[in-house]
Amino acid sequence: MELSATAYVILGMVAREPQSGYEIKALVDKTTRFFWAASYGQIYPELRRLAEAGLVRGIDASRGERKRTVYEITADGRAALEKWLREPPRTYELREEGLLKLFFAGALPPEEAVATLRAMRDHRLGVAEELSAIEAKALIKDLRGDPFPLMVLRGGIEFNEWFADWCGRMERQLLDPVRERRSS
Amino acid sequence: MELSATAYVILGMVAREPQSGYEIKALVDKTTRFFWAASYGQIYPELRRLAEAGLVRGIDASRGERKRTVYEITADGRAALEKWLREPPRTYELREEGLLKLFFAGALPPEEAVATLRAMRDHRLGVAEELSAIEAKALIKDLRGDPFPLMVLRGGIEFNEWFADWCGRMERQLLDPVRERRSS
DNA sequence: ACAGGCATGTAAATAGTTACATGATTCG
DNA sequence: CGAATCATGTAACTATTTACATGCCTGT
Repeated sequence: MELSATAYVILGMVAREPQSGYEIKALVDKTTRFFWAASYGQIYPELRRLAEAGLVRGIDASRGERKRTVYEITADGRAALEKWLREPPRTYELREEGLLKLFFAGALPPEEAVATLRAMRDHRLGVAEELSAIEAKALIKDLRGDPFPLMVLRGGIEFNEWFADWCGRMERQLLDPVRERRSS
Repeated sequence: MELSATAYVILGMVAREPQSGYEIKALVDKTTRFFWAASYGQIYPELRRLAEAGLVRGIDASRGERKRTVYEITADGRAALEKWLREPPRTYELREEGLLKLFFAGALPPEEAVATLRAMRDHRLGVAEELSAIEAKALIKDLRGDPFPLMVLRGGIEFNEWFADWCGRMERQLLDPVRERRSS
């Protein structure tokens, strides 16, 4: 059975401990959203499909009158998750709209093309800062023995900083034709 | 009027010179596909919509019996493209399935988690090589005065190399607990 | 009382992929 | 002749976002 990457996000989240749909969404927004987001419109229908396929099991966890269902992973679900984790990644595409704009920046006058790079740089620095704020909070709690979430978060920070730096270098290259001639 | 990013890809491609749908697809596959891909199922319907909106104009360019339409950008189309190019980027998400697997790698025994990083590294080195092959070809022809396509391509190569290096560093960190303790 | 967070869900729209169908032309 | 490439397109499916509807519970 073919599962979407979003299905594996859900499976991975409930594999740690049982979660409600609402909690999964909150977790995704705090953790994987910078490289894989998910909306309620995906999470709830997907939870139902996973339950029908026997990969998760819904458990009533109502609090008083407020109805609530948490989902736990089944043995089959864990097997499916581990199988997926063992397959090599094959992502080719990054989906970076900034690079798209830069690719076509020749359609603008040169000063404005430089502004594109500057905007990309500012944006990436902003994201790096946002992620750093999350890191600070993440360090305080909830990392009993699993180094990977923090590793990925730090990778995200480093990536955004690297990208911002690249934008800065490209900006200088555009503004300094001598250096450009030398390096090409 | 709101246009999708894919619509701007098409607009940007025909802004250089008039292209048929088939040529646009071939161009995208040679250039933007590592950060923004497009399929025939998007390109042909989108060309029709853009023509209806007056942003491109179809011109019959049949060769003998073989029907063929090339699209050229209109003044309105150029204005829409430039307006979009001037807006700051806002991409937050990267969609990297490898990072997703790494995030959940704690569900596997430690040796296999290391294998995830190794697979990511190999994959990124492979993509860097593919892009380098394209770069070699791109250098030969077709870059009259527009530095941006090559800049973006080189950025893609650098990114994949940076990412591969990061994977290598993370792998060593996992294999060397002393260093890990020091850095956290 | 009311704001804010908890909780579940759906409808509609948009976006994007895959697979197929059709047929011409070119090159070996 | 057959394969590859040129060329256009659609149907069906899958993925994803956005906006909305509903209602409970907690703290001020």
